[in-house]
Amino acid sequence: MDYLLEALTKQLISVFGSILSPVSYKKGAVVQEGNSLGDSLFIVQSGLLRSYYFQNGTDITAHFAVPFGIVGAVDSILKQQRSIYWIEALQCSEVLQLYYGQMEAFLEDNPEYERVARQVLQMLYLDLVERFEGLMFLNAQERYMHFCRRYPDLIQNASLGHIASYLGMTQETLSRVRRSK
Amino acid sequence: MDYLLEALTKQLISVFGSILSPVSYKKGAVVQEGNSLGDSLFIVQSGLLRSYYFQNGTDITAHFAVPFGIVGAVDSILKQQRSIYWIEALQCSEVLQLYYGQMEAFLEDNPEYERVARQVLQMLYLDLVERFEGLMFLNAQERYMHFCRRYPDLIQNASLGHIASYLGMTQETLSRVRRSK
DNA sequence: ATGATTTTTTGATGTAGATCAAAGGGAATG
DNA sequence: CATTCCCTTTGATCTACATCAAAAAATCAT
Repeated sequence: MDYLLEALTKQLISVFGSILSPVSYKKGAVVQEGNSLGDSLFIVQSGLLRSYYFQNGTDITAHFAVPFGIVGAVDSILKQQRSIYWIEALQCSEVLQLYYGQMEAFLEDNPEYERVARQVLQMLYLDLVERFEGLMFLNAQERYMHFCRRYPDLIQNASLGHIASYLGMTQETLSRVRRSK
Repeated sequence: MDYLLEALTKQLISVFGSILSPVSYKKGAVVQEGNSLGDSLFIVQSGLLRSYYFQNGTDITAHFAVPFGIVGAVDSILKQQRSIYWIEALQCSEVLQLYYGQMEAFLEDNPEYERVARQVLQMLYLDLVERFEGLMFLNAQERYMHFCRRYPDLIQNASLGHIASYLGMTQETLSRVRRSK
């Protein structure tokens, strides 16, 4: 499943190469402000990014993006609204920025590449199904173990609080889960 | 949001009209067996369908489909595996069957319609985001109230157990939620 | 109808994880 | 080196919901 992601991302890069701009962010940099029209997707080449939003004042991690991953204000792009998501670099990172407007225009001219865009969306969808089922059926410990298998590199680079909110539990709970195993 | 769904479905019907087959199911009929290669999507014209799967022997409703809705074994279609989903008619229903293979072939020849397919997927995605956030942030009562607003017709036609599993709670809990308000 | 399933309700009890509160530990700042 | 700030851990308590069990109500079949 994960090498599938890699293959898809490479395809994405080769297809949209002409409209991708490489950008670097320092650790801690804000890549995209929330409450704005998030008009870009970011394809991660190195480093680590995180998207997050605020729910009753608390910071909730929506997504982590490691190399070959993609992050963006999907809500804004799909719904044409201001985005609730913020995006930040947790580590010094290199990304390829893909302006959504440019992508749409490009696809208008080259509909044969719509398929790639659709596949990216499919991947996002399947990813979300997995997380949904995790929330439905797995307890805190199981979700964390699953996460560790899925994002082994992330354990050292993301903070406890970020991971906890991503997994839908408090940081106290995650701390206890970690100790117990 | 819901008239958007309606518009999109109508577009889907007009685009893929030539490869859609109308089918009727009686109440209780199995539309698609689980553990098979789910090769179709169903566009609901009247009635009510449900997709479900088994998690440790218990029947979990994955999705309800009302008129203008779409239901199918998405996992199988996207992953090319046998599907875990069963689909049944909860009421006497009329649907338009769309064979996925035919759709792919059609899109191969008419890539300008890929966009519609992508939009359907986007809708599924946004739907799932909403359910995910419901599970994350809302309690049983809030999820049920949300559900009632979203699917007002469904309350009388789907059983307590079906709705409860869809919402990620036990039927006992849903029963108590109902009484309390 | 009458009995037999199936579905829903109600009650009693148990538990995972939230919440509240405070104490340690590290890393950065002057 | 001391101080501040942030992150993580630990403990005590509380609560929403699951689980188990059984009664009540509704639906179905003979």
